[in-house]
Amino acid sequence: MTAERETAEVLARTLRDAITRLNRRVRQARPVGDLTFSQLSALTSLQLAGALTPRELADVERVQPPTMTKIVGKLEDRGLVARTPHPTDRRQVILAPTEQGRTVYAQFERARNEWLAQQLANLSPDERSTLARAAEILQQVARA
Amino acid sequence: MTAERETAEVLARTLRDAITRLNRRVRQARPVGDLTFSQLSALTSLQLAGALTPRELADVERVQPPTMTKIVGKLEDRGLVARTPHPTDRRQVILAPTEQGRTVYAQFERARNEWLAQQLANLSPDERSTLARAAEILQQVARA
DNA sequence: TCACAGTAGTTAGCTTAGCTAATGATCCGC
DNA sequence: GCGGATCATTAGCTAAGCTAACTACTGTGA
Repeated sequence: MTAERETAEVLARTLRDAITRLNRRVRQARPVGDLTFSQLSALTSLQLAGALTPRELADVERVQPPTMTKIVGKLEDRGLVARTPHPTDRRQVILAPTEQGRTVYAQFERARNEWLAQQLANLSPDERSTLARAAEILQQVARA
Repeated sequence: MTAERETAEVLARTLRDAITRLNRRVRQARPVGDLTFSQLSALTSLQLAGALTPRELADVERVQPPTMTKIVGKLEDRGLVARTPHPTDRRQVILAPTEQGRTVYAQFERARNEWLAQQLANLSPDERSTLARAAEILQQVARA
């Protein structure tokens, strides 16, 4: 095993552990409202993309299609997402946030970030810039 | 709002997004074996700490006690964790990995990290050291 | 043109994870 | 030694995730 590979393995362990715990922490800070983490995440992806088919959304969220069916169903029940027929392919469906969806998203997003933002504000500028660079690298890795 | 606070909010959003996606990605790479992410995480905490009470383990894992009862129950069913009475307080229980638990942990841990380690090995040394520093900061934040 | 293979979405049925509320057992302070 | 805290568990719920199987539709090729 190369030294590089070994370093990568140690780092993988550390990083995974940190991410697991932080993820739980952020999840826990869920506001009293009723949108769950997965629902908010899906709504966010829709918001950012404008509109997606269920399959595309499932791919973006790295989830199997049936899972996304459920999540979207919940969002639809709440009137946050609307489905319209695909213009040419009648098998497909177009999902997009409703006006209400956009509003609710903004509110939750703010509440959602509050705890984490507070923690980050307490860090040094140097630490924050390290995290900013790390976030980009992680995005890239997750996309691979 | 201070500039610092604003920076923190943007960073929070980015970071949270990256972490969510990476977490799903790693979860997805779960080996065919039968230990789930939460189970492995709990086993890991026990391994690192040596022994903990259910309450302590729940705190470490940032989970409510009943949730930990279930997870520990599964690990116990598989003979990976054993419970012994607390020496002085009969309400409490001491949880520790069994010999088999330690073995299984090591195997899974290796398989678990494989995908992530591979990704990290492909990064530049500079990127890796950024992630290493970030991991420490995140650990600290998650602990807050 | 039409049979058939492939694709999109959903449904069904399962396990795991997480929560709160309530219980039972124990501890400890007064 | 009584009464309030604390530890663990049970019960009962919802959400998230999976695979397998189904329906509806598309598109291709004989």
